[in-house]
Amino acid sequence: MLYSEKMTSTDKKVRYLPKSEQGAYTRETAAAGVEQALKLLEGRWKLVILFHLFGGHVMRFSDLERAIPAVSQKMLIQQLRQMEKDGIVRRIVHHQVPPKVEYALTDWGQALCPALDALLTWAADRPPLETSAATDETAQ
Amino acid sequence: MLYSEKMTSTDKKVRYLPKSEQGAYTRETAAAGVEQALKLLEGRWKLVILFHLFGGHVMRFSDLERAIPAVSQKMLIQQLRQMEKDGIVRRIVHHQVPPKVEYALTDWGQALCPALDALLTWAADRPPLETSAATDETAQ
DNA sequence: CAGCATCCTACGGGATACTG
DNA sequence: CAGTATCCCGTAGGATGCTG
Repeated sequence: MLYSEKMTSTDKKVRYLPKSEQGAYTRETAAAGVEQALKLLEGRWKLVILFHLFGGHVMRFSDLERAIPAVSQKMLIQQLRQMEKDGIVRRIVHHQVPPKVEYALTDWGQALCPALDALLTWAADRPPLETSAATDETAQ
Repeated sequence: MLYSEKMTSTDKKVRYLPKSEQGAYTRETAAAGVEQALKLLEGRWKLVILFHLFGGHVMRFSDLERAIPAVSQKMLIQQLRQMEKDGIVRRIVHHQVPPKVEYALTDWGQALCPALDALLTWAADRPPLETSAATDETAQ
């Protein structure tokens, strides 16, 4: 379980732990934590970029542009920079006369892979979703 | 690895599999799959609701309203209904003279817990993020 | 109690043009 | 090559009021 399940109707915040004291979350802190994590991934192109960088691939700006034709320069740079300041992506500048900038994942960014895999697996396990039958307890 | 890593510069879509044929993803389908999954979780209140329902808790509308004071009725109902049609939440209507509607997670919804846990763990492992030093390969 | 309807605003993100 | 700068628009989501 993610958070302490020991709660009765006297449901105050049982043991709020400041942060990074992993092992104990309340509903609120757990939700907030996941929200924080998701915010880092929100953005139309973040995931696409991420999946192009997974596996230690190092790509320069123009490589990414070519790999993701639908993205605009503005968006590409914007999302890359955000992920950089979030510590997910590493930006490597080579000072040359035709500029050369490469992007790669940080170790932490690379560590996202299994987490995303869990989501992917969850999504794949989706049942056919029945066409609005039952779920009506009238007969009880 | 999430997707087949066997790609050379001849990087066409190596084996695009229609769906739910888990075990083989390209960068594109993997990214799209995760995007799909994340779309189900996007929404200012989805996670908060989710974490209140985790653990098999069954709550009626007014319970959720009280548990999440900051949410408006409109938003609460909207996100609940979306999660319902997405197959994450189960809506249980009791036909009574003061109406009574309860919400609970589906099995699939409950199965989200470990995936979100993975994200939470990842987020908790975030390194201090150094104040913009290095990462400049000028000296090479 | 458990909603639906309407109005309104902030902002993510697309298109386009320019630059060190 | 690797960006920055403007303009513009769709939509998520807040506030408020009404109803079976």
